[in-house]
Amino acid sequence: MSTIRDVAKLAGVSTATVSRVINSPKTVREQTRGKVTLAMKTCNYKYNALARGFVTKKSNTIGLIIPTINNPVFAESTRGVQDYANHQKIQVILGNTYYQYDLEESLVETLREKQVDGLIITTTNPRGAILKNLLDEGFPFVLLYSTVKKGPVSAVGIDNYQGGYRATEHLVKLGHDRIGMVAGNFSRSDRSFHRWHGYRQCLKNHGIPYDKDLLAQTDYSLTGGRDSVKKLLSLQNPVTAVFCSNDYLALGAMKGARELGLNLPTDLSIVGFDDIQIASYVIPELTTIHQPAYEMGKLGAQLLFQRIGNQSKPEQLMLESSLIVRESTTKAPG
Amino acid sequence: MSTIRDVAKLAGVSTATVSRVINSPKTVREQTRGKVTLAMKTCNYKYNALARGFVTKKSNTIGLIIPTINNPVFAESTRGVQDYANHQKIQVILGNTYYQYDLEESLVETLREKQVDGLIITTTNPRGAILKNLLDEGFPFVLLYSTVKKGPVSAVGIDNYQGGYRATEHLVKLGHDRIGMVAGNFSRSDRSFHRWHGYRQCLKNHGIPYDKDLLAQTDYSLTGGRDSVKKLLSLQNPVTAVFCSNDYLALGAMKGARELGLNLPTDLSIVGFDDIQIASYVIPELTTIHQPAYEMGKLGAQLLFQRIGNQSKPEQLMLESSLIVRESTTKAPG
DNA sequence: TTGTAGGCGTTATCAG
DNA sequence: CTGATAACGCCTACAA
Repeated sequence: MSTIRDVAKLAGVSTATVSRVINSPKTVREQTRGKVTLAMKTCNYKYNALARGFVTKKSNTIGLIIPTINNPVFAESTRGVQDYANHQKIQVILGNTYYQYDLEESLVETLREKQVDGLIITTTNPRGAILKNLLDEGFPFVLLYSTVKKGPVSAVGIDNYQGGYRATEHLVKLGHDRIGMVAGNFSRSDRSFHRWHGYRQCLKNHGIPYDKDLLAQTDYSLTGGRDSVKKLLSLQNPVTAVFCSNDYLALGAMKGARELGLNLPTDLSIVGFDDIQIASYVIPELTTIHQPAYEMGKLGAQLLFQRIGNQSKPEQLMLESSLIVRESTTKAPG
Repeated sequence: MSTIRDVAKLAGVSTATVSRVINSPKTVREQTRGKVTLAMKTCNYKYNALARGFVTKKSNTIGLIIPTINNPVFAESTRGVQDYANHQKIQVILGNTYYQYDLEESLVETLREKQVDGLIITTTNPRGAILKNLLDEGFPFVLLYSTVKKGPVSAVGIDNYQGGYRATEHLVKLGHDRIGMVAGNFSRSDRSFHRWHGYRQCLKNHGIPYDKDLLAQTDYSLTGGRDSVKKLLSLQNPVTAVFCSNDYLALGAMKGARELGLNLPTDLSIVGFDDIQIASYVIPELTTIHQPAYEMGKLGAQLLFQRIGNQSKPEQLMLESSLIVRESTTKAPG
């Protein structure tokens, strides 16, 4: 593999000049540039970005840490950061935590060793030591799908409380009063927790007593959604509606309800969260809270680059979410 | 940021020794090791993997190039390679081609500049110059979702022809003879092309004349599937069944059919390809060709590492696919 | 506009 | 078992 030095020798110039035609071509005379370019061709020179990163202390690489790429909502935001990053000639290393704190921790460490210029994290715990360390050491990062609204960390997210509230309110207005919630484990996602708060407060505001048996916490999977809804449906006084803390769970819930022989939405109203693409492609089409995932990824990347570049102040971007009413919810029976 | 040198000074040893405790701890006396470990702690030493890669000429990073992370089947295989790679302390940089050859080309170049140790590619064109160059230069790579069955390149895939054949055969046996195909553009995926071949041959073997109007090529999207099926359904002599070259398209087709007021599966049988997770969560549950995506990713990574390590011969792994009959297909009407 | 030379953090080769 | 020291490929003052 030929280096800048081989090229320099072949072109009869110094390595500095070769470096210049690579990094700031206009600063070298056209004729010289021609010689160099030719020399690069003839010795099949391949630029070594690793070596560059080593000296400039910028790897032009960022790390993206998400729960799991299997959930389409994360695929979408991932695409957002990728598109934005690649556009600036930055590459992204992807890692899944599977909602596990220790995996998140080791990922952060490995990526930092790899000298990523910054990190975009959908964290399992906004108050954990991982983020605190990052902050203390002044390492650039931004939180995605964040619930934090202020403080010293950059973040982009939506108002999960509000989302949960709106989802529940929609159900209440439809006349439901046995409204369950299928939630991803609070200990592994505070988004889910905030959504539950919204759910609970909405119930309260409408004079519906909170029944803790109507909350099913589960892991973030299709099967989790399916099994949980079955639990809520086999109570002595079963639910007539459920709010699922994400669409993925909601899809599972649909299946669970069907397996119990229910008709959707007449026997059970379901509202999800995220508005993943297929939400409008299932039957019945899923009523859900829309979250601008692609945009979020893009903005997250943008925010990160700002922080990496100049020392812009940390800021929290709260994007708009909205209720999308489709077919999976209907009036309460009776 | 403290370096190996700071640690060495603090511990009163040479940099070589520090390097040793990092890379082969057992080769240094326990007492010395203790001193060094302590010193690392007190000066908050952070290992620089970039510098290491620079000298060892191994970045411990691989590139993974896929069409788009939005399609769940690619998310699944991506997870397969990630899991396998991370387990060996290798990171993966992800890039989307969006089925565009030129994007694939620039991705390959960028990733090589970044000194990835190898590449896993779901290519837009197995006969293009990109792969040829890689091959000529002896750069390690393996093809995923590959259609190539022999030759000098490592690859893992399934028999797409067979898959297409089986999907179609299932429909034929159900009594259908107006069987359409909604296919991803052949020019951007030869997998789709091979599946079409299977479809066509199956028709032929069963004495059903091939009608080119029943083939709709489209882009790989939900809307593409939806619009294409509408086209096939509004022919003077419309189809009673469609084979979609992937589940994503099939989901779109389901929606398209419904928008035309059809009942599924009675009015239209649909079979997909991939068996993405949600295929069994939609209504009607999708009949499809199962493809072991996670496994494929895992094996691809394994194959790549073998090639990077010792100079093992290139090999092609052909995995089993199978027809999964669910609810979206039924007997031909009449 | 171009060249010289030092250095980035780590590993590897040789001695000791 | 440990220490010196020369790379690795590139960038960047500083000089010319």
